[in-house]
Amino acid sequence: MEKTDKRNDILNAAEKLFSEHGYEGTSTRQIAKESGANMSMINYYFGSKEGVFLEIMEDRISGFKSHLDKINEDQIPPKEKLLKVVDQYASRIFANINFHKMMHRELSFTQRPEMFGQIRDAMASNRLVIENIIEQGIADGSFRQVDVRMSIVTIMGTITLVATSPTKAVDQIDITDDKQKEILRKRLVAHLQDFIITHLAKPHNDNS
Amino acid sequence: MEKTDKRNDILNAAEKLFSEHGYEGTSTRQIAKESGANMSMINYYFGSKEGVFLEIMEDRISGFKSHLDKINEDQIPPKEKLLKVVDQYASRIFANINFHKMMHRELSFTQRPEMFGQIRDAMASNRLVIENIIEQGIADGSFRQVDVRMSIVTIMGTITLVATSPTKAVDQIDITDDKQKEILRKRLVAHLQDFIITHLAKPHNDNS
DNA sequence: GGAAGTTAATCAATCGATTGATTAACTTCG
DNA sequence: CGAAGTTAATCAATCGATTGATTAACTTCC
Repeated sequence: MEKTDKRNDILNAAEKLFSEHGYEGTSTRQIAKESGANMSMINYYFGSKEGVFLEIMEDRISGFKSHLDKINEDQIPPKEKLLKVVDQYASRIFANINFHKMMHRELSFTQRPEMFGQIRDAMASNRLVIENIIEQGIADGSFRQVDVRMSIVTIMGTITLVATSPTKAVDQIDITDDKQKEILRKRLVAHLQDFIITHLAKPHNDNS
Repeated sequence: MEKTDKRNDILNAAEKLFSEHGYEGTSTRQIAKESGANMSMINYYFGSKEGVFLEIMEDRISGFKSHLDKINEDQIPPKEKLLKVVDQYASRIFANINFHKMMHRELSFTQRPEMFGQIRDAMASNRLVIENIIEQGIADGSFRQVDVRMSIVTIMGTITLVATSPTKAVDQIDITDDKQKEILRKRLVAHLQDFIITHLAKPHNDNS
């Protein structure tokens, strides 16, 4: 143990710095200093600063996708499945808030040709998973005929705004404190489940 | 007319570039070239690059706040008032998508001491306007006892995600096309109003 | 087994380019 | 004249990237 894996040190330091100061706002010298590696190591392992960024993105996104796909395999009714997906989705993001902040920020740039193509595709496929669940619920009559895409935006937008908001944005909660973060996560999930039940789910119709 | 107001040219060019490439990703030379002004003009009028950024922020935010306050003066029931606020809020943001993108991106940085203090205060006061409306609705029994803060996050998060998403994020809509943008705006407002009615408003109870 | 050869990992030093900012000289105009 | 506006030239600092050299660990082959 105590094996200093410089490659991983660089990735971890870069993710932290990127999320705090942005991609452009972080210099390779900062990454080198924070990770304890020499500047050359960055180009040695990743080719360039952009290479570091893309490596972080690919690692996280592939892990995220396989996670979401596994949840989707369950054979349960759409409403229960959606409740479960939202819970897992929020938990996953809360466990990687720094990455999520960084991703959304850099993704909001209009220009940046090939840097984000694959990442957008990955997000689109994540969205598709949720979309299929909702459409299945509409088809079998358990969901109202809502605007599917907009409802997804609402779920994702709520999670994202809570996760990316600067410290203490929602009430006086300090998101850097693990205990308070967990309380906030539960509150967020409870709210989203309330949203799913009130906005998406049809009221029960008991006369058969 | 044709009076070349270099000061304003700089502000407009900077807002465009900041929203496209970020604050750190935009150089003063780019701003100078885009605005047709000499580099020194930036420091002459605004003191520094940061001065340009803060000037843009202050201009937009003060205008936004007075706008929201005026809507809030109306003496109408909470539900109608909230529907109106959401409509105006979304319209305002859609009319200034570039600024809104830029603001949210730069605001997501943890560090950056005094640069955003006043901006956070302004946003908090905007949030308070909506908060009061919802709490009034809960008090008079027209709204369910929802998680107020979270419901606000949902409204703002939905608008923000639609507005800041890269082109063609929602369906195949190209947000740079004014006609499609207006269609998207109406769809967003309709969805949010559906959210308010299903999630916030209590079903009518006709037995008196 | 052990010298010779090979590879990945690491380093300090430095590259040319670009950054935000400043200077000093020039022009415009009331 | 003199204040306000404008310009090209220049500043020190920092940027991302590359260089050649060095170290440590592993292979090869007699």
